Amino acid sequence: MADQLSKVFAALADPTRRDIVARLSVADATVSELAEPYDVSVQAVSKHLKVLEDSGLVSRSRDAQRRPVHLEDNVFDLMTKWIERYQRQAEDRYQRLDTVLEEMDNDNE
Amino acid sequence: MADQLSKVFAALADPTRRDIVARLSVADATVSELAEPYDVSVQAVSKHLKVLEDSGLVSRSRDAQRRPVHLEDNVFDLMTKWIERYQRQAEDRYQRLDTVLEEMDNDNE
DNA sequence: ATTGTATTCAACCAAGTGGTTGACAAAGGT
DNA sequence: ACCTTTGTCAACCACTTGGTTGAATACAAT
Repeated sequence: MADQLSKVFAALADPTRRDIVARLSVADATVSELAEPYDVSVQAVSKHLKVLEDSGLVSRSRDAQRRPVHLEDNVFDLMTKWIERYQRQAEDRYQRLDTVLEEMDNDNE
Repeated sequence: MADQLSKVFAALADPTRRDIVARLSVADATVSELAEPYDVSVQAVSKHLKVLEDSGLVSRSRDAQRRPVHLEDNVFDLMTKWIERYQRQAEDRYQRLDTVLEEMDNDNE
């Protein structure tokens, strides 16, 4: 059992699952609705949804036989938080570099 | 051959690889330096680095026998761009909901 | 009660993953 | 020249993954 961050990244590593997420960001949908555009069995899509649910990216409720799928957008924060750290550090490095270059410049005067 | 976005997400789905990225964000490092803290063979780490390189997250140069590994932080933009779309849409939905609720409120007066 | 619709479960398969060990290559240090 | 350091390549293994088909479940509708 991997940590959630690993699961989220793994879930989004599949183009079909990313597309499902994209479509769910517009509106909730049922399994068969989601499966319709793809050239794979409904069962395959059901598996994809299990992966997405396992990662926390989607949740499912019940409406008669249907299992509407809902995007849990808050999970994205987990990723952006992780990613931002390294983007920020990259910026910090550039800033440090700028400072160094400035100091070098001042020394030359 | 998967698209780059798939490769980047897949690469970051592994905790060891995320940790390598974290350490590279501080400074470049050689393969053996990177391998040192983990309880796996140098070959295993070499494989991890190949995955990271394949995704574009790192690049390698040469310094005698050493192959310094460098983080290509610009690749993060690819992910954030993808993620932001859905975070933004989520915000849009909330705004639409707010508008609807406001209108309902006005109707009740 | 029977039939239809929506979804999941189970067993299977080919391909991929993360690890191992052993051999090899490439460059430096002595 | 020889040994050491640094790293990769190759073959192997257990496990996972994304797909399949067929059977089972859970409701709705007639």
